[in-house]
Amino acid sequence: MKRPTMKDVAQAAGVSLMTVSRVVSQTPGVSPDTAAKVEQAVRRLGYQRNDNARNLRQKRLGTSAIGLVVDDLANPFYALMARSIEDEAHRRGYVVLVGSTNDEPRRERDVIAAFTARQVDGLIMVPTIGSHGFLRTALEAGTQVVCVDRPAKDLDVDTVTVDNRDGARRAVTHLLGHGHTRIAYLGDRHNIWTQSERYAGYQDALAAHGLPTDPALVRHGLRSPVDTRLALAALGALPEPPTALFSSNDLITQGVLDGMEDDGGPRSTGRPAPMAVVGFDDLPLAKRLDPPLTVVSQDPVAIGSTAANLLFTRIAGDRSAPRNVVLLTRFVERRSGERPAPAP
Amino acid sequence: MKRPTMKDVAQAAGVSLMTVSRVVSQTPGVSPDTAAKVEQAVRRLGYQRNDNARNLRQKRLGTSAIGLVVDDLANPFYALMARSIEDEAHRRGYVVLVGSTNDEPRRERDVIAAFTARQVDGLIMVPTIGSHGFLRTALEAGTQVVCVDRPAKDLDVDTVTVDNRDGARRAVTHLLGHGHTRIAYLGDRHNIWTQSERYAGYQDALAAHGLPTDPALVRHGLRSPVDTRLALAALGALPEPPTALFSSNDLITQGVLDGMEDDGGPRSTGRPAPMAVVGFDDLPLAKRLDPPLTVVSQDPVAIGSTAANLLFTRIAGDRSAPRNVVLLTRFVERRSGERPAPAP
DNA sequence: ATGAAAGCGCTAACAG
DNA sequence: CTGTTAGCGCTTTCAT
Repeated sequence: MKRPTMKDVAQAAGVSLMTVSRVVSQTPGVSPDTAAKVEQAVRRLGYQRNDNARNLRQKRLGTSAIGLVVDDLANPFYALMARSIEDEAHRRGYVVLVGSTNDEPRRERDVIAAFTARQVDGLIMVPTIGSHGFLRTALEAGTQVVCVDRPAKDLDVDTVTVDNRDGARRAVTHLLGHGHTRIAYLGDRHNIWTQSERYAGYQDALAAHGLPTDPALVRHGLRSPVDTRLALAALGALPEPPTALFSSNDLITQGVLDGMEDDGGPRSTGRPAPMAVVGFDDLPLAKRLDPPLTVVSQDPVAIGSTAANLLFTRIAGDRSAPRNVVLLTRFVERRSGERPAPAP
Repeated sequence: MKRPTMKDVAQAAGVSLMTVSRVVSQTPGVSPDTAAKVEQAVRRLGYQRNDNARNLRQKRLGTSAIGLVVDDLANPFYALMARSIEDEAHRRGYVVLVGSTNDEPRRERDVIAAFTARQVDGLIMVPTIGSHGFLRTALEAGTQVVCVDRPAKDLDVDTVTVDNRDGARRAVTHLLGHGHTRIAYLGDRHNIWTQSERYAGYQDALAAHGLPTDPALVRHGLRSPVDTRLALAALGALPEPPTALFSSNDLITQGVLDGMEDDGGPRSTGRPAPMAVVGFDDLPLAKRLDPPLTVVSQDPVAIGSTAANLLFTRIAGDRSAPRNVVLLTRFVERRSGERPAPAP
């Protein structure tokens, strides 16, 4: 009923505990005969080594566990990233502990504390806006850390991000190229790094065309589809409504699409949407929409594997200066950005 | 540079190691004065308790870790489920180890072995088609197990599934109700439990309308969008092609939508799809398609939290007979299933 | 090739 | 209230 230990196996096989240890951990120096005896006892008792106890004693190899801390594991972007990290970890014989912060610094701290208390060898994290001073101890103790998706302001560690600003700039430039001059910006909280970067890209593009940023056309802090629909309605009620729109993440894009449907009244399905739109982040059925949705897309799998590789290099002993890897976005031109600006 | 231990803290605070243990683990029976001294030393050294060592000694409370083993963490369905399980775990102070099996029994075994070797208190798993005898040992040792999404044939444990058969039946009945008699079935490998259940539901519906199952209209084993497009093309080339189609999972539905676009030639965007279709699993933008996609939807969040609750009840000591929870699907009627059957 | 002893970091069970 | 002794399950080190 109880979990057998090496002692039990030793007794069953008529050898010393140490011999069992050698066999179970594949250490050379055991005669084939005794090894066979031990292996049989192992099978008979259904013995499995307790790796926690093992790691306690033998800290040379660490715990072969890493922690992954993301905003929200249910977000397809992070889910893809997580899978790719998990694959890399699995290949190397590591397990991964996973936790969502929900963008709450408090929860982030709890999750990370729970992970480091279990002696993870490394941490891949999507940092919240909070402070990360509490990580200094872990860092000094040798826990390797890599930030993904956004940098942690107060943490000098390897970081993997994409060029959000450039991506947004290209998106808005595309809209500009189709004659739009009143382009709305719909974004999540501005204090999220990716969002402020994308907003900067939006402004870059306007400025490059000699256009000012009209505060009436920019809406930050959209956290849900509902927020977005409200913002959209407000935009539509403006004396001079925008003719195009840049949406700063997938959730907002969803809200935009839903909101536009409302404008059409009953049976508006299939009617052209009233504005040109380009969104940050691709959506699974984007190309099947009417019109097909033009987006700036990131590659979460590449981001994840890059981060994992950095982390495992660190775990393997690399102590060089922190690296900052910036991946590029891909501009996927479909048709939703091509709707021409109406004549003035 | 090294990680401080209780011994270090004890020395720094001028007390015994045991006193530190009491303070750190909030055990009553320490004078406020000494507690303060200890706490200060803890802060000064940046001490954090090693929970692995702790769990080794104090096994009364287990390790407060559970394992989650899914097919593919990147699949939005499992990602949502994982998040919901993680939330339940977090609420209770548990961490979660996560692993994808990729539907390979070999990898499933590896992942589970790695988890049990680390003494997880419980396991929530989406079982592969493989055998699960290797779990017997863990079960006897007291590891609690809950199956999700599909049952493990050779494992008598709590299981949470949805009524796949009923869901499929309703979907196909809907198609039948619109006059279709040649309804195709597109599914993944038939030996996956959910798939055979859905196929059974498809047959149920046909039988209830006195219709035979035409083998030419059923395609199993579709593992990718490419497979699906091929199957779709073959179906279209039939002497008597189907007029409607039931797709047995979200991936296949994607392939179907893409495949239909091809049929239309260049610039077919927005053209009505040639067949009525209903799919199992909802898709994020399903309602924005033209026509909006009718689906059978499951609630991964509910599935996850149900499984988590079962697991934690077991971990808390419940030893009653294994439960089998079957959740219902929701039929989301939009328009893609309403395309009428053409006159003969 | 095998085993005995010590100890990883912590807590249970007793002392004082 | 505080400290001492043992020992969780395993590996290291050193004998034999």
